[in-house]
Amino acid sequence: MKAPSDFQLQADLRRPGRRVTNQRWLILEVVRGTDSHPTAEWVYQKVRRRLPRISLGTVYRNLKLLAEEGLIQELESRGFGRYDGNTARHDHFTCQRCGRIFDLEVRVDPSLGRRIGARTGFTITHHRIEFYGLCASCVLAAGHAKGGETSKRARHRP
Amino acid sequence: MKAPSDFQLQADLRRPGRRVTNQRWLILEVVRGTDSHPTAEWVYQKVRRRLPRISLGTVYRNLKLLAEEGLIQELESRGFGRYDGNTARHDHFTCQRCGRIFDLEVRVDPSLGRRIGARTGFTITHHRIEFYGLCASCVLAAGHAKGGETSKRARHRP
DNA sequence: TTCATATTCAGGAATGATTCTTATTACTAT
DNA sequence: ATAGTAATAAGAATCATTCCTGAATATGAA
Ligand SMILES: [Mn+2]
Ligand SMILES: [Mn+2]
Ligand SMILES: [Zn+2]
Ligand SMILES: [Zn+2]
Repeated sequence: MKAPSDFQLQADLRRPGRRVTNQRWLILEVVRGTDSHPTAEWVYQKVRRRLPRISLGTVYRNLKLLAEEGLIQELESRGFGRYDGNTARHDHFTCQRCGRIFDLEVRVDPSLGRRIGARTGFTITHHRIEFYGLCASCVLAAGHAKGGETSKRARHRP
Repeated sequence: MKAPSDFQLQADLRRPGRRVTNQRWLILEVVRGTDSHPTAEWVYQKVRRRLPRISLGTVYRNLKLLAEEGLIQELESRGFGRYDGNTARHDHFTCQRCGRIFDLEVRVDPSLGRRIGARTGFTITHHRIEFYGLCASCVLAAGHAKGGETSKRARHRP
């Protein structure tokens, strides 16, 4: 499973009745160019630097379209949507203090879906594992701030 | 891990500066009385039959409060929140055709969090596994409707 | 190249779930 | 009974997202 080349992406994106506009291409590049699992708003701000006239609606429309094409993936998160340029199967860790989402390097047993499917009667196509807790830097920060609510860092929202 | 008695729930709910109103109690009973992982709106409609003057805002406020007390749990779902009266650790299967969420009877290795935590440097407090695919009845229905988009059943939204 | 057509765009209005505000009501403890 | 606190109903406000419009633009055939 290797990263698709730009050429490959062009091919996936260029299909009858579908254009590759700068807006669309740039949005794809921005999402692929970060591992921060950004929100639509974050992508919008990033893309705006190069295409100042782009509208937020265009960002939303294209993020959805790119996810349907399978070129990016949409994460299941509470409140607002987040996107992931890494389409390889991988799991996530969410820090409950700073809100950041990290990719897990270690791979959890990929046959889990098949095993559970066989045992339950459900036809399982895929599964998702999310871990929650504190990231390394938040463990430190939480240690310092013993006894005070004051130093709770503002939550990230990439 | 056994179901808490009503007495125990009363104790958890009754703490300094916190009352047990009929609204609150009834909302808890409704969520505990179903395994359908209902939305706030569904709970509202159910509670309304017994307390016709209750407001939707009250339902939202109490669902959140009950989740904070640990008497119910809030699920991570896209678009709108769902609640679960079963606070025991268990996993879920979501049918992508009818939208229903089922409890998994089989328990997936509960030491997963500890194992991954040790390997990644994250301090993991808990994790969540969600399976996706088709439930038994939707597999049947999808089989019948070969070649036609027409018979897609309307999505449940308890 | 020119033309016809379909796609995409920007901008802004609309939607829908959730939270917030406020005046009123219901408990609880004295 | 009284005072003080917590919770409520009703509805306004918020926020992310989707939808709608008319204009702009890419594409492919002639
Ligand atoms: Mn990722
Ligand atoms: Mn459940
Ligand atoms: Zn953190
Ligand atoms: Zn189903």
